[in-house]
Amino acid sequence: MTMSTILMPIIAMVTKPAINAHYLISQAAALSGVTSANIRFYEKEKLLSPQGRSDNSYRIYSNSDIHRLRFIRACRALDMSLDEVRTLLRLDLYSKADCATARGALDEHLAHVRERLNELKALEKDLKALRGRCDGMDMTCHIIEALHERADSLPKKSRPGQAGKRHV
Amino acid sequence: MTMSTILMPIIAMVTKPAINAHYLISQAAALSGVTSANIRFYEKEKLLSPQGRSDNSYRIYSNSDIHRLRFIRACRALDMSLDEVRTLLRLDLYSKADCATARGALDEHLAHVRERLNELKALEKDLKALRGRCDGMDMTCHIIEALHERADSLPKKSRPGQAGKRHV
DNA sequence: GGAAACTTTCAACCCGCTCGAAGGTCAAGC
DNA sequence: GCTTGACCTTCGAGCGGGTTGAAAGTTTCC
Repeated sequence: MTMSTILMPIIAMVTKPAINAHYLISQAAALSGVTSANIRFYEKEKLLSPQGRSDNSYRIYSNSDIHRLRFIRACRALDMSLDEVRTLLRLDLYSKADCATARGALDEHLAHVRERLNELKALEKDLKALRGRCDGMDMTCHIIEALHERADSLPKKSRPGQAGKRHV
Repeated sequence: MTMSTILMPIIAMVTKPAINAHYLISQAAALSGVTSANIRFYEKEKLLSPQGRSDNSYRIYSNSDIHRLRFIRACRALDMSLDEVRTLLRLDLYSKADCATARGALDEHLAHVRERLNELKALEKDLKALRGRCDGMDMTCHIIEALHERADSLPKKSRPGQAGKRHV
């Protein structure tokens, strides 16, 4: 089973079945939903195999490049890192080993998401409680007050390197 | 001024708040739970008013500087941005207007957190479903398969500037 | 006088883009 | 032939919130 037999139905869906179509970067951008600047960035990050260039050194994209870009976008929409995407892009649909890799990657990613989800849930509860303390009717602002109190009773240290971990 | 006279107030601080204590940056770090490098970073970001310097141009921190650092840490632990923290640091506990500002800032932040929380919940559901599709027993990997299918049926465009919004 | 343990400054790196500047290329209209 | 405008190219900087490292100065102890 070759790559082209795998990809054919997919390509067929993306565009009219124009085989060997080639697009300029802005057309690739329109077809994939990834901006031109971002496509260049992905190329630099080696998520795309180096495409051809036309005589005037313009980048040229094929239908399978478009599919690849859309694949990346689908993974990014699932909040995966570019490294995770790089891994997934290398996987063969018919390999048992690659399937295990895919399951492993997904499990790990899901664990990250759940961890962050739990943090955010705790955060929401905390913020909600803090907000509920103050209605602006008293002499002092109970929010500002609570933050100062909190500063005084902070535990020795949060785990290293994660003051607030604003990033997932 | 010897090292031992510098170290003394640390012990005093633990038990009772010494007046006019002054600390070197590593001591301030130990007392606040913010690393030395990070304290310098906050200074550059103007979250700390410029402290004094000793003869050898070492930075010197007071007890109120320590409190300020801990205040910042408390806010960061609530996932607030440095801009939000900058705002909160300026607020007067006894001002009605400042209290309104604090409530507004908290409401806005809480809204951000909830928005991200909802995104992550949807994400978790999606990932869970994707993961559940494949147990590695079939000819093809249903995860890889599904990602390719997903690439083909992706909507025209996600809202601009947020491919995956890994950041809160 | 030498090592250890501080301090200083500045610079680069992380991630995933996004934007802008400066210049090349190409088709259409005058 | 010349201009206009819409593309394309490369390169470099900026975002947030730090972390890490190099190179050099200070202080203390042995």
